[in-house]
Amino acid sequence: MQENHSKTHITIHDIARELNISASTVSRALQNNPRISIHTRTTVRELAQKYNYQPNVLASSLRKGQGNTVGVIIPRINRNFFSNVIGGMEEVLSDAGYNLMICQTYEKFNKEVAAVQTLINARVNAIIMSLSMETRSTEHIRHLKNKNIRLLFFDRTCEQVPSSSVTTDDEQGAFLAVKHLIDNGYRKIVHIAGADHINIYRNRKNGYLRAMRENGIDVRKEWIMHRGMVLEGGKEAFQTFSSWDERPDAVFCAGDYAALGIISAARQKSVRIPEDLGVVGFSNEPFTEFIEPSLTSVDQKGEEMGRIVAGQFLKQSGENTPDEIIETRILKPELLIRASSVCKTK
Amino acid sequence: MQENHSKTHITIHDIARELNISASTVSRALQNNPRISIHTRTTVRELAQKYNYQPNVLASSLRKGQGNTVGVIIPRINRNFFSNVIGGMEEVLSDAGYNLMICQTYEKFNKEVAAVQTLINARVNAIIMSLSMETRSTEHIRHLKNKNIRLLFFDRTCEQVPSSSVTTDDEQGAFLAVKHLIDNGYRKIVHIAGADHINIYRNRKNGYLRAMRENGIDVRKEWIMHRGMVLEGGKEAFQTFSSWDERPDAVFCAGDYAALGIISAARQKSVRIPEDLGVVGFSNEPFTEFIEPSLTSVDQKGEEMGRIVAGQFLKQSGENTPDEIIETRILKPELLIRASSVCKTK
DNA sequence: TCATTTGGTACAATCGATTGCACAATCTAT
DNA sequence: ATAGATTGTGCAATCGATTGTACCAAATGA
Repeated sequence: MQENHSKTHITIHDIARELNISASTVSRALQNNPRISIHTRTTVRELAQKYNYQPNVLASSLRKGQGNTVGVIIPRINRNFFSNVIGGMEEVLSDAGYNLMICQTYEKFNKEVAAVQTLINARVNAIIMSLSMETRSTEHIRHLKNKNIRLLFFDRTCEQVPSSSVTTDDEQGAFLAVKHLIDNGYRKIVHIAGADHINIYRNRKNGYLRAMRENGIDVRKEWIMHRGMVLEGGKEAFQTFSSWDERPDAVFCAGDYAALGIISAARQKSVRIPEDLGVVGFSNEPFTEFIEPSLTSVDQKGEEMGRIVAGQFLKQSGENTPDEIIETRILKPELLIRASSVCKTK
Repeated sequence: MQENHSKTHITIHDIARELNISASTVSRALQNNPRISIHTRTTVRELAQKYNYQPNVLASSLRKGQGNTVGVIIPRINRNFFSNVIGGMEEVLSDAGYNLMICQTYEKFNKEVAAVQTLINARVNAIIMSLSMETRSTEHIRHLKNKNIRLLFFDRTCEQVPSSSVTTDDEQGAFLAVKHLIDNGYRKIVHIAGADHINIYRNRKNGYLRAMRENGIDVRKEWIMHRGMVLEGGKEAFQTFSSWDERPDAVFCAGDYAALGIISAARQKSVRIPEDLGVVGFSNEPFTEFIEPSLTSVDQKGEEMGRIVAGQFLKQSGENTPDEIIETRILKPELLIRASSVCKTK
């Protein structure tokens, strides 16, 4: 009998052969199955240790019909908010023995469909996702439950498919932001809004509207400016409202990059911030506290969101009840007041 | 015969049964094997399409002994540089049909060991990693090759284990940065340096020294200030050199956050940048272009690094040669000149 | 016409771990 | 002493896809 030292991986059969027992006994011994004698169990474990045996998760997952992998689908990983969320999820899930498989959609619907498919093929236990901007149909995620794959959302959720989710109270965040502007004496407040079919942007707009309504300020139609949440979106909006007869005195942006565009365009035109124009953003991107003037923004607590949604999944998979528990968490956002919105002379 | 619509996944056996052929024929038909008649091939494909058949990658990987997953080990995902690298890798690898499995070490050695083990168990095709700060031993990655798992490094590499890698030429980046300061009339240039046992910081210091030497500037001992690469490190350094009899006229920081600290402290003391003090950072963090004044910095091209290291892996796995090709790429960093270091009156 | 090639398909083993069931050996109770 | 329970282990099927080989049938060649 010749030992094969070139073997790439040790299997339970190798251990079984060496101990003259069957592979099934080895398998049970490693699982600490009480039906195996203590003596056999320890012998097996010792040998496994000695050879640094590592179970083949592919085989085990195939047999059990379930792996130990959670799929994550996000628009882009190199965006501060999303990488924070992933950091939070990883923290919780890796302790629980799960691996993360990450797919990016780049905000494209077809990439999202492909990602879902990929994760189904990989037989993940769950998919945790934040919808792409383009996503309107939900056909691609409808049938996950039949396939025994849990589905959870964070941030950009989907009302049509009932699932656990964690979101920020965007409406409240926007409300706080706008109320803060009003409290600081601003009245003619424009809103740079995101696409209406995305819940977060819709909610932010609603928060804006409520704050204005509750303070008796009429919102003119043109004050709601739908733009891309990018630098150019802000710049373009600034150009537009600069030409109005009655110019706004503040801007609430549904995203920090748009706010940055406003600030940048305002500087070029020598419009002072916050004296001539108050600005508030949303998301608390890392740059917001460092730019000049520092930008007031709404923090979304990405890491916490990741930890919570991961916890929701663990709770579900812990239960043996086939009918899953749906838990919807809405996190309270925090308004971080900085220089761009506080004007002593107002 | 009753159809089972509650089946979670369609298999080749389901298709075989329905067409009264064997599973192996289905398998070959789906692989477009020429030994299967055209007619059978199309029939199978059509049915597969109809049922939206998706192969079980677990089963296929198990059989083939190799999956389609690449493991990535990084210190932290929510750091701009690393998430950029991952973005770049994902871009290349997902097109090539690979999934990414990401593990974080949080700069801890034992977390790194565990991550390697996890990825071995998952039978990844390769591990692409950037070492944790704590890592000094290489026992945990030595035996990957025996296990038929490729190993590649980026940024923080490991000389002891020969493997393909991509790094930035930190020495050169620092040299360019300091040369740029000198060219702009600065002479008394202080260097805020990082920990000496980390190669990237050591290299940056060497670049600084070479630029100074080549331009005939004597570097005083106290000009090299070892500080943490954080905001406070910069602030503290500023306080320190402010009290010197002969104050420096510029600072080259091995990290952007330290540079930010310098700028922030300088503003408080009404020291003008770049007139009174030139500042250059390193890493091109997202905030650098938005702060006031915008910060000159050295870009490390994270995305490109990710794309290249992913490409190196693809090249290796494309070859059938068992002895792998080792390719070491050193990327030329790019100095992004902004307001903090260019002074017209100098 | 018989032998041989070629085309098309099926069988069965395999990857590694898991698990229902069978079975032998030992022990307990009557 | 025999029926029944208990303990410890092995056999073999299973998860789903892949692949070497065997096989039958039709086609070709001599």
